[in-house]
Amino acid sequence: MKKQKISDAVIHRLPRYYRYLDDLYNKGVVRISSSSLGGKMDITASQIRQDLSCFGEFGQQGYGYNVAELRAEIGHILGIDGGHRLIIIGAGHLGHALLQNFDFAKVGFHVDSAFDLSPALIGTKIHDVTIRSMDELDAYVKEYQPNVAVLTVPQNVAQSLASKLIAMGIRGFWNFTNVELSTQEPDVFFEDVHFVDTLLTLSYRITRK
Amino acid sequence: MKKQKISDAVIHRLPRYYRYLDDLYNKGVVRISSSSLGGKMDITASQIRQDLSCFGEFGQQGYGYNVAELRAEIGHILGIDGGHRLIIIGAGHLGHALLQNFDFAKVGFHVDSAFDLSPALIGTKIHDVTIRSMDELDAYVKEYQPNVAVLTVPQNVAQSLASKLIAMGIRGFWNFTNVELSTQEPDVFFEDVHFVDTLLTLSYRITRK
DNA sequence: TAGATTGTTAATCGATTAACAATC
DNA sequence: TAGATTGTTAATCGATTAACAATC
Repeated sequence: MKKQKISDAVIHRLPRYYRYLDDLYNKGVVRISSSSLGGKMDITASQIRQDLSCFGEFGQQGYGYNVAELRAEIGHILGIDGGHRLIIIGAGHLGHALLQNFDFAKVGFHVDSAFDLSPALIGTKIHDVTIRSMDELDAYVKEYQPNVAVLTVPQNVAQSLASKLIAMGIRGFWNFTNVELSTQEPDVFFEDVHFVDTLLTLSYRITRK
Repeated sequence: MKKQKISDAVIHRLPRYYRYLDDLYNKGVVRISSSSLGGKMDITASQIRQDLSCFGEFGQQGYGYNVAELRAEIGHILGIDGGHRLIIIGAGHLGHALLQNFDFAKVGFHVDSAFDLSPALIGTKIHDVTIRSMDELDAYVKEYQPNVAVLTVPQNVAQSLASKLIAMGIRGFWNFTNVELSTQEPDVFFEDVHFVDTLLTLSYRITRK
């Protein structure tokens, strides 16, 4: 039975399900039961079945789940086939690292272009992505209408840049600036990556034994 | 009343409390009540008071909390004054980005050294941190005994490297490799940074409006 | 068919919120 | 003192786990 309101707890487990299923898929595993998947992921079989039941019925009694199928279903739920197009703003080391190591295509994102201020970078290509001047940003976004922006820019320009991009139609931000962004606009989403939070969690754990 | 078992939900909110308090502190704010902090953070005052009560009594009736004091207390809880010493393994773009942009000192970590295979990098310094050859890793760790390692290395070497480092006494891993690491050793902690999870969460949100 | 495993309902557990006496 | 706000207990809400009929 599909649920209308999906809790954050469930949403945050979906990418992890996807990673595990993708891994099984790549290993050629054909079927898996909730209990054996739960064993691998260190969660209960009940939780997996409950989570999945929010979105539909993907298994078969006595058999379990077809790995390829469930992987595709969860991918679909996550919007991997949504044809997202993104731009990367800031091609410093972090932007560079993402362009070079992160497999955007694998999770359904096409990297349209990257932008930077540095003359040394403008015009170069990283992994087939051209780095353009920030001066071209407005015209580019207006013409090509990407829907997601990755922000790896200095803190002091983050909010004004975001506001401008929202006005031009960007709907999602993968935000590495450590500034909490905001907008009046509905249906705009910010996903903040706070490196410091995970390091502090680690610090907490090693500190109290 | 101090609690013995702190839930993950509470632990994961602590770094965010710290960020907000640090921000207030830097702005010169002297005192704050749970309700006004809750307003800023978009959580209830009750939750803040409940969370803090796990660790002690830091406020004063009729006044609220002294910002500098509470910031210091939470920093202490998080182990910011634990004198952690870390090494960065892999000085590619991501390692480089961390060395260049991430303020380790601010959260109580001293970066002892970085290691890489690339001859072009070995011997150079980034932000006062010397990049050494991977050949020196063993001897270095044995001699200087850092307690945390940042892993920004290729997936295929991640687990064996981790096992080796654990055997030499490393107790915490800030793991950017997207490989889930494991060990038999108790009191070793892994904090995995899965970039893809946050991007997929963003994808989910922009996909269903 | 018999065994396995699902989807779902019910029970439990834990986390969040509300309320309030204590007190600065 | 009066008002504000804490720390904590109790109430509520939601998430996780257990149980089981349905069925492949």
